[in-house]
Amino acid sequence: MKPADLPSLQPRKTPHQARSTATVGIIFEATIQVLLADGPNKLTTTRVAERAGVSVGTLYQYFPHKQALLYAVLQHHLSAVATAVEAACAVAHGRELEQMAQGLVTAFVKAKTAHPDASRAMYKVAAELETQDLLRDIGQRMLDAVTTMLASAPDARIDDLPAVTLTLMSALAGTTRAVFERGATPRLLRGLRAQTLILCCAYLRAVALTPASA
Amino acid sequence: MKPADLPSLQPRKTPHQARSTATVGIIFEATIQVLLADGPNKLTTTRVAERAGVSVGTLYQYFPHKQALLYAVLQHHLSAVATAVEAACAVAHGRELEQMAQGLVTAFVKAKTAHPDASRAMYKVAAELETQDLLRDIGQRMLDAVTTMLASAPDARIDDLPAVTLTLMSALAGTTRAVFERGATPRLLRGLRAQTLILCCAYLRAVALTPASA
DNA sequence: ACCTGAACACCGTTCAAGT
DNA sequence: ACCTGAACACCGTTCAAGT
Repeated sequence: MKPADLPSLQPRKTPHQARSTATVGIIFEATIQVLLADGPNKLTTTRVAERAGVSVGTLYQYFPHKQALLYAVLQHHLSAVATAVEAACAVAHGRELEQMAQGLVTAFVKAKTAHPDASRAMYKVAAELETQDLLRDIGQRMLDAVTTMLASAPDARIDDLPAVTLTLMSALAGTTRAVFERGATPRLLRGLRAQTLILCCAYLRAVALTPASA
Repeated sequence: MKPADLPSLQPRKTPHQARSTATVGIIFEATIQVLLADGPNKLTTTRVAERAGVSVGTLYQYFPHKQALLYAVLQHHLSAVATAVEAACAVAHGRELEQMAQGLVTAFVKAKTAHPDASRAMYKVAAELETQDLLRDIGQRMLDAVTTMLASAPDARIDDLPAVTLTLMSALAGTTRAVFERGATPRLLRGLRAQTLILCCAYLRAVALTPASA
């Protein structure tokens, strides 16, 4: 009956000198390349180290285990998306519902499609058990931003805002994921933007109570 | 420059005698249990064989590699969901749009939540590279059923039906996934059914052109 | 400070030997 | 027909030794 071990997913040490800063960057880049070239099943710490041109030992100096490495890559990618969503929410703050949906969908799709190959690779990594907290945390950042934005709409009041926001964002994530899993062709991407915008607008209109003008 | 090897994901042999039929069932069950108890990272062919009470060799007699084992488990689960959706689509055939959305959402959510623990485990397995074809095939079964159903609605004509169906189903999948990734609490599940129904209805109404009554 | 790479424990998979 | 389990190649991770 041993206690559940929770090994840290944080990088083992923060690089302080120029040489080591470069090293983590190189390892990072090599990880993405191996992920794209060989797939997640064949991603090996040895292989990443090889591609990065360092020894395995060096890799383990910065990342305590393979999970931590993948975690770091995933974090970088997700954080970029969350930041984009936060920015879009700030821009659309106080505007009308329609414009919020437009800004949100555009920003989300754009951020996800900025590096399509890397994005696709991320979906493979994201299912690992240990990334659950990360997904929740970054998801929460986006939910908070969207909730704040929606609350500021002058043309609508929304009941049960948390449930609505969760539904909105997970529907958005679902449609985007589906397109990536189908290869993210230009045709699919055009459809994604268009259909998702209709979806989000229609949903927000359906849950919005027009404000009592008393 | 070796050619990409595409090892079959099919079971290695079909059991023909009573004993071996029982064996695959036991292995199957053991896989789910190990998945739930230890998580996908610690899922080991040795561990599965141990739990099933057979030797590793026996396991490899039925499944050519670990992937094939996970593939079979995933296939079983997804196929059940697809069958439920197909049935719901058949029932709602020719009815009004609103009732279609209702039947679809209810059937999908019910099928996914029938075995919540197993469902959650499936999300971990589903990201593996080799399951892409399976996901696409079973997804297509559902898309076909939904497309046929929507085409039969007397109260609406829908342009670009394939794009609409894909958006609808992937939004549905997205919201369901989000709830599972948050632990599928009763509260979340109630919200899922309610919000997703609103979402699907609103979307279908938005893309539906009322038929020319000429 | 940072890097190396041989060494160890463990996992996927096989196959000769059993019933 | 079906099952067993020791054996092999390979992967994650460590650590004593180097600069």
